Amino acid sequence: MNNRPGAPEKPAVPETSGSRVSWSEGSRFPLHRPELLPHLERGEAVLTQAMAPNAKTFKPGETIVAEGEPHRYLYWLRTGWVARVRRMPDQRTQIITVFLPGDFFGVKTIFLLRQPDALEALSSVSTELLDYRDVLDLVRNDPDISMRLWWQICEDQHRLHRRVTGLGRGNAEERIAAMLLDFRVRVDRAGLVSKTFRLPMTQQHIANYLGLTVVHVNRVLKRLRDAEAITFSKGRMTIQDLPAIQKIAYPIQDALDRSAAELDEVGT
Amino acid sequence: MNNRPGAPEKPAVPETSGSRVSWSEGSRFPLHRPELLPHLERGEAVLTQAMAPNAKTFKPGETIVAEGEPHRYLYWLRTGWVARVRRMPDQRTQIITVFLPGDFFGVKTIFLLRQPDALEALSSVSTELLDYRDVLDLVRNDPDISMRLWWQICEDQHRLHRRVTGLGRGNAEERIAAMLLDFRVRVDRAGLVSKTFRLPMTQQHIANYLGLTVVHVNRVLKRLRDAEAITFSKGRMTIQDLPAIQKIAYPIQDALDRSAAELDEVGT
DNA sequence: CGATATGTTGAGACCCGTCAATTAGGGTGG
DNA sequence: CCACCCTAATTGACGGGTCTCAACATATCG
Repeated sequence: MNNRPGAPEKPAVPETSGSRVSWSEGSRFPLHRPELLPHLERGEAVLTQAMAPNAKTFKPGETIVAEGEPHRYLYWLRTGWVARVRRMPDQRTQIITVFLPGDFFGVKTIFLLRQPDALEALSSVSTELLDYRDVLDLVRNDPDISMRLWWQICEDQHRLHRRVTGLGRGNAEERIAAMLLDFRVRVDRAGLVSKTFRLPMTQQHIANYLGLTVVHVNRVLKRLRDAEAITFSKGRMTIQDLPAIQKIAYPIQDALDRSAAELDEVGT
Repeated sequence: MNNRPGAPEKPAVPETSGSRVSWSEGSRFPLHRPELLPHLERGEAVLTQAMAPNAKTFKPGETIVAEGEPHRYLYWLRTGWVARVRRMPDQRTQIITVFLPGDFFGVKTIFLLRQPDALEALSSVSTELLDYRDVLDLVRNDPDISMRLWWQICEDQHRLHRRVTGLGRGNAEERIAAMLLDFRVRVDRAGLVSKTFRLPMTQQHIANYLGLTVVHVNRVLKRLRDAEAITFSKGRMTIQDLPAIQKIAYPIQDALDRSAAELDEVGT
């Protein structure tokens, strides 16, 4: 798995996964410097083309990279959800972040020999991967690829800033509402956002993600359901009363979240 | 402020700030892929040389970049502490992260027109800065510079992972102990870590950093002081009983934190 | 049709927040 | 050097949000 494609000439943008839209559409990355979009788009095209030969899939619950294990691959998530999980010596568990299709993960692999948290599949997952040394070669020869990965970490970082704010200052209801709105927008980056989306997390996962207990998550979800703000079953979540959820999440959201909320909405 | 130094030839590594040590020493960046260190070191040298002409200082409490304000500079922190602060509409405040001398901040500026949080000086601060377009030029022409900034975001991200874990799963005592150990190591990257260090944060700052209230921070600090684990006054913090603090913080630390704790220790 | 994981609900305890008052510290002008 | 001011630190009483423990219900799966 050490194919070194060199730095291909600017290719015609190849077909990416199913419903992905061009970055240039603007809907995918609001508030970013527009002059960089073509570079990012091309970087992604070249990089994913280099990754394409190396696919790997995982079953729900499966560990992709174990905690503390030396690893050397950059992953591109094609389908499914992936969690970055940190377990404390006394069994407390924190889901630090969740990756959705289209994300690159394991970018830090380039610098770090190993990391203190695991990467686990929340659902059936399909990925493409590339040895970090190949990534380094690509990055050194093609600034656009460097830029695309760089942008990925910046995006992750921005999300972490929101998480720190939510965990530090939000109550349970606010954290849950903000999480729902975040996933709602992210599950479909094509611009059309549905009231209903697949949420492949148990309430235990949600608790570990939000820094709460299962019991309390369940109570708050029940409260929201009794208020007819949401419904859910079998891994599907429906936001029935979007304004209500937005009102709850409002205080711990930032300008980007709120502008994302204005995306078109389509029926179930 | 749009000087474009181009991509200088590999310079002899210029003198960096006072007590900084070479990255190659190993003490500064444990657990990183060693083969990258020379590149990072050279990237930093070239980048900071390009920034040197543009210095700017700030007084304690002063806003460096206001929330939502379009900004265009990459900053290098020479002396002092800087906080990234997010204020919610109802006055709740979260300090997302703290930058210490040697850090670059505002790296995301390259991609984002504006950001939802402010950058504020916690103490007297001196910085050097560079227009993001100049940074882009440098990055495109010199992979080492790209790598150095990339590494900075990765380091920030790693820190944010710890913050999410601490805020999500740590109690007040654990958060405070982990914070003290983190700052203790970071204030002096030269490898020799003192029991006493300057901590230019009020208890209100600490509360905003840890997602607590001033009152509760004060109570926990008092408890630690009564237990003769720490002492503090006038912006100086002394860890009297390091093993006790380490024991408290242990559950929410990761392997990197714990290995950092093994650094040499010198007297006050 | 059991077996196991996941979801649901109640009772009580505890950590931390809120409100409010007081003390200490650092700076300034007289 | 003292009076004054303003911020930061400190302490108490009380309430509430979340956790713990425990039981039960429901869903999922071979």
